[in-house]
Amino acid sequence: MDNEVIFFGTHENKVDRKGRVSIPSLFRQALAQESFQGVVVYPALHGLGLEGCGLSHFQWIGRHLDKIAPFSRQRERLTAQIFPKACPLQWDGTGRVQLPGHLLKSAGIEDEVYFCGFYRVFRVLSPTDHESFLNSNQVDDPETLDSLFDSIGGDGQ
Amino acid sequence: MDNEVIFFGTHENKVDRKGRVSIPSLFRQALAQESFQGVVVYPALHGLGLEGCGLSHFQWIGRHLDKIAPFSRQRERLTAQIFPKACPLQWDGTGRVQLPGHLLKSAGIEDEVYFCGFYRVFRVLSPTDHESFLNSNQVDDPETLDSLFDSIGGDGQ
DNA sequence: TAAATCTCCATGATATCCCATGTTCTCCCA
DNA sequence: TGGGAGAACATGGGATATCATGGAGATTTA
Repeated sequence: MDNEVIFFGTHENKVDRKGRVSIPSLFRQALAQESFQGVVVYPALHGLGLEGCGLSHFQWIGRHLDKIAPFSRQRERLTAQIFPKACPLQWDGTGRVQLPGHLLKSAGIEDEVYFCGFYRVFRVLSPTDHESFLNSNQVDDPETLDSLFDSIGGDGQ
Repeated sequence: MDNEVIFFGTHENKVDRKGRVSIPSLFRQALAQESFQGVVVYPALHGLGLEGCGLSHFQWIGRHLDKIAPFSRQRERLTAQIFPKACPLQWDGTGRVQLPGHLLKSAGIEDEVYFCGFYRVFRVLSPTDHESFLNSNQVDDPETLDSLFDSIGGDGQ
């Protein structure tokens, strides 16, 4: 699939006094073919900061919820984790969105953010969270790394 | 398969003041039929320097990630190893890309690099890393070499 | 009416494009 | 087999476009 949405790289951007922040150009390019020209942002499910993605991937997350029994407690709790705090944010002519105050606050973001590409989603992190993120995911031990990759397995391509 | 992407050989190129470097012509030829006319580069998962490949091979890596439960910690760690530091780099009319500063730095590359074909991927190494790379993979002992090749097995071809 | 939001424009930094140059490699013919 | 013409390639520098960002003014909302 050529037009697959993948988020690459780490991008450091500023949040101005009005709460505006540029979505990295590379991320906007990845989402260029989406019908909704914007991102959906919500508190990261586990881990630090915020998470974001295109609308279609957010809908894909929703379809995972659809697999859970409709009136179960589990479904309610999962739904409550994501949807009440999620915001669809359409970018303006210069590629900026305005992050809502409650998201800025919950992620401890002030005037600087890191956008981290994370395959089908991206993370939005304050400088301090970004640093702990790097540390917590750093795998220095070759054996641990191997076992991580072994868990994927090969299929001969 | 004729249009299989395989990277051959070792190519020594210069990095100019702007961080630009020519992708070896042979590598570009290998990727000629890809829809994305460029490479994806990221720190080598184990070993020295950087690793690169075409977009479709990178997507193939992604599809392995897709097999892991979507919100699991394991998937998060694997994703964190690759994507925040990966860059899709489209080459220009003369076949050059601009290597981002953080990749140059993490690989200790200054003004000279070695591109090493490595089957479906390639390595990008500083001169010193290239030398240790050669040494560390050198197998002088015939028995070790034999057992390496024995591990491949045959398919009757 | 005040506050918040949105649109538009200006600016500096950065990355990209375009053309020029020297070198190497390939091809062709003697 | 050797030499010369031409093409392909790697590389340098200047011009141009893009991007992130700040601020002014218009519009909307409470």
